[in-house]
Amino acid sequence: MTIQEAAARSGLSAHTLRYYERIGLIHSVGRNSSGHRDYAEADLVWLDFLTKLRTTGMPIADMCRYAELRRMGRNTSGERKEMLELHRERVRARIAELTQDLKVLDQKIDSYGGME
Amino acid sequence: MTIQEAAARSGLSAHTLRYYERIGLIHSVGRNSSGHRDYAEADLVWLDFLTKLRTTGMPIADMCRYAELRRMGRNTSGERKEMLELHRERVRARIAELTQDLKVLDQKIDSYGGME
DNA sequence: ATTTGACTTCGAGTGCGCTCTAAGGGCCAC
DNA sequence: GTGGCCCTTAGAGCGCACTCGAAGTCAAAT
Repeated sequence: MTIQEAAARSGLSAHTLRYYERIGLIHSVGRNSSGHRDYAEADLVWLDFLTKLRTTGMPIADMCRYAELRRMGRNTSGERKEMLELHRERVRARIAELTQDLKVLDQKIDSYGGME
Repeated sequence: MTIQEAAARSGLSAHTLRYYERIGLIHSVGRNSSGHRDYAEADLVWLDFLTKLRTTGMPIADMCRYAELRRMGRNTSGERKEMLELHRERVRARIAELTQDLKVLDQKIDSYGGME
């Protein structure tokens, strides 16, 4: 799969895909005979997961650490799980915060009274 | 109230308070006899609301627009309400997205199996 | 054969939201 | 009156996560 196809399917730009590879988030994407990137299905699955981490607010540096552990193999799964558990707590806290703020927003909107 | 007190009470830094004033987010903070800022209770209430908008992800530019409308008086309340309603939808969407992503995270963590 | 266009690397540039610095002023304690 | 500290303004600098540009390669289309 070309970088453009991978971009379309992952929702990231080709620029971002190259950037992610450069910083070590994506490891060893295949190259075809002319040196162009050739993405596999497994790369797409990994990209989807990375995207979930990003949209939930994990910093790139942490994602790099996670990617590094993943490359190091099976015996790092404990640490990886810990990272995800910690991140999950942050996401839960963020949802809680947003939910609280939403209430304030509702009140503020109500205070503007009924006007169409 | 001095800028340091206002910073402590609002949770923003003195630097950020000056910055917010410079870009028009906070209008006409009082000055004492030596030219130092002298915050009023009303400023704190406004800062708290601004902070809610920020933590819920409203861009600074939009906050400036809201602040501008507020300065323009009562007849802009319709537009202000619209802005908040639009923002509320974005916050709701964000909560929904995070909630979905949280499920994926839960599954991923489960897939690591029981390891303490 | 040459033009077109997408690809490559890698360093530089961008936008956002602060955050800090420089240069100077005012007030209080000693 | 002088040292220390906090304040002022205006502008520069920073960290993050991209995003773009330059220079060059390669393959298919005309």
